[in-house]
Amino acid sequence: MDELEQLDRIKYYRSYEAGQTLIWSGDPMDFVGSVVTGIATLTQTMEDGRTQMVGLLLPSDFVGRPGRDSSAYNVVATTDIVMCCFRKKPFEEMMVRTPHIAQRLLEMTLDELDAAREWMLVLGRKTAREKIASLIAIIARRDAALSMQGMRGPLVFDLPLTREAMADYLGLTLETVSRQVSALKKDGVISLEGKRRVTIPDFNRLLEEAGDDSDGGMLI
Amino acid sequence: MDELEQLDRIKYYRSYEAGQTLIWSGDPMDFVGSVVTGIATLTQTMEDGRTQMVGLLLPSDFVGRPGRDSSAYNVVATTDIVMCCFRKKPFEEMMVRTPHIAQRLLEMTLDELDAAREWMLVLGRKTAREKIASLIAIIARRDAALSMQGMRGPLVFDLPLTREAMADYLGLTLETVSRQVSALKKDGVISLEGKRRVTIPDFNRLLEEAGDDSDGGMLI
DNA sequence: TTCGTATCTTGATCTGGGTCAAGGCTCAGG
DNA sequence: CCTGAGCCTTGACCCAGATCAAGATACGAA
Repeated sequence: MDELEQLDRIKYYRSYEAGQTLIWSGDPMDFVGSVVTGIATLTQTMEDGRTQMVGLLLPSDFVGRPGRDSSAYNVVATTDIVMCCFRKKPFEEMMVRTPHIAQRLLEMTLDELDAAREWMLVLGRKTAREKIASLIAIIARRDAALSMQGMRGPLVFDLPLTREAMADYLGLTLETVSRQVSALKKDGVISLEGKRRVTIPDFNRLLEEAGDDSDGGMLI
Repeated sequence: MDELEQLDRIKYYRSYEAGQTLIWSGDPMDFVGSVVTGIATLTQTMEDGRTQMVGLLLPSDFVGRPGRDSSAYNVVATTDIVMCCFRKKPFEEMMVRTPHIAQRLLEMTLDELDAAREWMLVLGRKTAREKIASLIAIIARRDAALSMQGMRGPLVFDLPLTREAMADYLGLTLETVSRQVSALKKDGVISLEGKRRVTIPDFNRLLEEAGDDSDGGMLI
């Protein structure tokens, strides 16, 4: 396809190490891009240091905003990460010429908006235990989608986030995260191998703990 | 412009009374549209009745999602409201033919996503007092933009939300909302005439109370 | 006018999660 | 082997905001 060729011509790759900040809030940003491998987070910070994660970037997720030239958030690599980037100017020009791209971006942005709104319910109304269960369910679902294993049988995967990052995602402290993870483990909702590797024996049980009606989630 | 003419041809108006639910979560939705006058809210509800507002629709805001045929949220009229609607099918066909529309929608969706992320910080990390101040600041700013009065001098406007709706927006109880509104009034950050009409003598003071750095907000 | 309903305020008390503090585990580097 | 730095867990205590309860205010209908 012609437009793919054109995109190919202006793309380039960048890699970053775990812990590195790719972009600071307010910084000028002359590229857009998408995650190839690894995980990054979008965070907002108040002057006194309180921080809230507002997005979790997994492979294939898009970063950047056409038509704005500074980032509104910090973008931080959680693991080593490879990004596929396009300089913003040529990308925007292409967007004008090839409507497909804008339509695809619209799709993706609407999905992100849905996810953000789902997250608002978690942040505003769920208990600490429900928040943890919700986060684990989301990661499990995305992981299952990526690794092509279905949702049957026990799910096994690694938590890509530290307790602190989970706390920032959920509007909790890291101590509360730790306590609630322990509690879910004690109650047999999850089991742990080391601190990061999680097994979910019964996904519906987890969804109940998350306060979700146990079928709303199957739309992957 | 030709495309505007075409849009004109497929549009129609609907009005609803305050309190009416326009759309139930999960309902089929065969139109998209935008608010002409009045105010509506998007809400999510858990089985046990906990509810979280995830969007506030003011005049000019868009409702509905091209490429999906059921709503993910309840849409409820807060005041009497008039909507301008397009049947989804012809609207989607037009979107394919006229790239402008997708680009414009992308713009708007990105703005909503930014607002949602801003709100995640409020929900996850702010205190009750900061939440109230944030909400009042947002409403004040949108109102000032609509009514064309600048941000100089005292701002006066009506709160379009009940205490309960404010609580649902902020992840609080209505009692806490009431107490914090009273506290902000006692401290001179706002003053009230009746229960709804608000005067803000010093907008920067309000932003301080909201925990925002006092200039980040001026980008209207 | 009285009544009823919806909305809001305020007080008293309780509690989930925050805060502070003290270790424990793991692994890289010396 | 030991040491130190990150990360995680657990305990003790505290407090912001939830919950429970009792009116107050406003207003339209009878």
